[in-house]
Amino acid sequence: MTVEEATTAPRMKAADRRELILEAATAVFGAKSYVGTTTDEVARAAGVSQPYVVRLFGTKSKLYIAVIERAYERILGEFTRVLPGPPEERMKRMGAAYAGLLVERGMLPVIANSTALGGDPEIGPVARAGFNSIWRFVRDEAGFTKVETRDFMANGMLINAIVGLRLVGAYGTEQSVTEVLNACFPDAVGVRELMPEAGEPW
Amino acid sequence: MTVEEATTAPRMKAADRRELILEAATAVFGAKSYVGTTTDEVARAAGVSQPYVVRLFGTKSKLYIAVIERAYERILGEFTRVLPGPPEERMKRMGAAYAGLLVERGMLPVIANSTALGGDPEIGPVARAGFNSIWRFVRDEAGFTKVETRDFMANGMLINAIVGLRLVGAYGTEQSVTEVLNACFPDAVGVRELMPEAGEPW
DNA sequence: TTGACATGTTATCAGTCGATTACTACAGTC
DNA sequence: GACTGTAGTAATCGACTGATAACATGTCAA
Repeated sequence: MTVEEATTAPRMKAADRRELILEAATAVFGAKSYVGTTTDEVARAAGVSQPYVVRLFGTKSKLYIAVIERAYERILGEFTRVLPGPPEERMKRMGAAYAGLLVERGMLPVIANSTALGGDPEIGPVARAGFNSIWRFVRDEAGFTKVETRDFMANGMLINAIVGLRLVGAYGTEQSVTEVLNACFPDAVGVRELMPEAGEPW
Repeated sequence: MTVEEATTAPRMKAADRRELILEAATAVFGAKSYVGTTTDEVARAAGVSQPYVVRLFGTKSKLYIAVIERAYERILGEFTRVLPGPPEERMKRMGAAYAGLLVERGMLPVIANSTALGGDPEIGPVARAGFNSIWRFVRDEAGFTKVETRDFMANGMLINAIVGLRLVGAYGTEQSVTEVLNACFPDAVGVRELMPEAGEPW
């Protein structure tokens, strides 16, 4: 288990426990995808029993939906935070804000994985809604042009792929990875250290 | 089952059966992701028994690896095919070639899903190798600049996300989907009809 | 034609996972 | 200081899944 493991579960308000579980679930779902993650792994990562996770969220899919919604809200929050300031650097700030979410374990991988679940009758609508909320924000709130919006979103998807592929953990050890990274993060220096390792986190 | 189902399995050369299973597996894996797909579903889609699928490929992960490798080879093949011609339209041709692979069921979804499996010790290296092979081709064979290469790959990832989210099947039924599509496929008309439906394919 | 290998199936198992049930213990309050 | 609702666990179950074993049938060279 790569995700940190809580030791015990002393009494706590249900709302706080919910948030704690959501954070743990984000890390685990992000590392192992939706189907690949068991409710028991989430429970152990959060330091509670497996049945309690199920009882708090109803079903595994409802838990995952809560995780997705929280992740998209988090991204929108970051974008909103860096919105003020010189418009000509706005895209750069927002891109940095997105890449900065790499420090929050599972956040970007969860987003990335959610874009593959459109076919699920329960999760699909939520994933689409999240993606659309980002698109709309970039378009309307940030005021990007059509092409800028598309390119911004496209680069976000590329970052997702790089994270998901663990291209950074393999930095220097596999061919042409260097090129990929230099092309995508020409000036963002500290980003590489924030990425998950290639070996274990599965 | 959304994927077409063969009726029986008359005698066939193992190599041909392998290819037939790979094609069926691409469709199923593409629709339901790696972990979400059972070897039995692949078997039924290919019209053979589940144990035979396992025996032909050894394990489920080896089958999936074969599917990924085949998919990346297919993409490289298409890119190679459209390479000759006026260089100034090269990127457009390659983009169209990529989008054209939408007709081959599961091909693009499999690629998209593979970019989330970098953490798997078996599949990760194969997924990275495939991604790198595309990157290298675009960079070296097609002769794109660094920025062009990144943008081309990024747009590919965006297409993957759009397909994975079933944004096209939801065309007109959910908010802002129209914007997304118009921004991404300004002139590619027939593409929308080629995309999987939003409802069932899960 | 016969034997030997290749193609394929049926039956089955051991492990896993989400969910349910029944139970325990703590905290506030009247 | 009992009463009541909330927080949490242990035990367990039915369904599923990848893999194995044993068996059946077709094909082809000598």
